[in-house]
Amino acid sequence: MALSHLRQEFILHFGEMGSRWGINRTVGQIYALLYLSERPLCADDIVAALGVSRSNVSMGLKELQGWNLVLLRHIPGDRRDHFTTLDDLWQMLRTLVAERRKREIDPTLTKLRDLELLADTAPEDAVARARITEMRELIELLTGWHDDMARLETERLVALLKMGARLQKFISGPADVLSLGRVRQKGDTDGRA
Amino acid sequence: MALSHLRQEFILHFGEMGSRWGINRTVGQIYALLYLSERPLCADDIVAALGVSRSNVSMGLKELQGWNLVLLRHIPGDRRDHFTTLDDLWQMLRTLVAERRKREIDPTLTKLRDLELLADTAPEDAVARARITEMRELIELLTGWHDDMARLETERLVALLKMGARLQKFISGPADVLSLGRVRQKGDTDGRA
DNA sequence: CTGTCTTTTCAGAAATAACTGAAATCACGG
DNA sequence: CCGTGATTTCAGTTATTTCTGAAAAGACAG
Repeated sequence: MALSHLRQEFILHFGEMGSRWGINRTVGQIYALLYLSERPLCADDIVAALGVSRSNVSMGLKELQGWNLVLLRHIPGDRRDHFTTLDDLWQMLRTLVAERRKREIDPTLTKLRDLELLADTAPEDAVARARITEMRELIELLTGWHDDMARLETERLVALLKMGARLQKFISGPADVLSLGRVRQKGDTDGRA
Repeated sequence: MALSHLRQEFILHFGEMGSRWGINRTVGQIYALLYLSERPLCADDIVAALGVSRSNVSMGLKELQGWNLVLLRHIPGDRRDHFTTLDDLWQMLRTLVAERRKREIDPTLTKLRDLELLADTAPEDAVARARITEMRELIELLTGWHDDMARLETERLVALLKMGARLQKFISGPADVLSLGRVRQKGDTDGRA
């Protein structure tokens, strides 16, 4: 199967970036191929397009399904499994963030909490322990924020993101409308955009 | 150098997570060690604490400096280089996000833009091209938002994050104060302010 | 059940990344 | 300069990950 220049380039790029994104080349390429494809593809289509082994495609698809980034589709009258990416890019982003959080952040949060509960902390570890607490609190703030954002409808989320820094006006304006735990300190200026 | 149980566990965890975070075990461990340390450490301190080779430590430190996550410090009267992590965790987070963006996102944004400019796109690629545009627009929205956030003082940023989803009240109340509403769809042009 | 088509598993090969020790380079006091 | 100690480089080794082909397992029509 001959890929157009456009598709070829896109797919190769995803393959190369794969290692930086924590997935392997084939997985990146499979995702890219499916993303650009107008119809669901079966494993053999992917083999033909990418020139990798059938078993490699099988494993790659399994991994992508594990990430919930690729869906299994059945085509009537065809026994083979077919695959597509999520059609909604925002949904894809949500999934990606949720999965990365699950793999890259949550285990550390758990570990930090465990370490804080450790009974046998020596006095020499007081500072270390405080730093662990500090890190846990930072991560909790971020994951809590993410939980909030994940709950929003896409439309609202987009609006918030587009607002960007302008939102800060609502938390530090003359009326300080919500009076929520803001900590003003020395050197704090009204850094309006 | 004997590490306390607390430090040992923390360091080993960072080593194990390293691969998920796109850094190798030693780099993760060096960062963890420095993060918990109350004073700057020299390379030999790190060798003693982690039990890896001197050259490995040298390469790890170089990488961490490349990420701007570790600083070189000079101790008066000591010829050896000493190292610390950034003392401000928020600064660390900013650096981390900025560096990951530079490595994991910006190259793709550039590539997507290039592909959109490609002159020889065949009609059969119309849909593929539209999907590329869609992805570019999503990434631009996110990086634009990040640019905004990165500009804020930490205090304001924290306040915004703590607000979380409650902020949406400002953009979708009865009056729809800012009239930013519609969801993005295929074929949509960017339209960021 | 049997035969055919499809997918998965898995042991070993190939490719990549991480790590080491030795040698080279660098920095600086004398 | 020279000598000493610190750091970096790098070729070779080890460890890890990715990929493949062959075999096993699964699914379904007849």
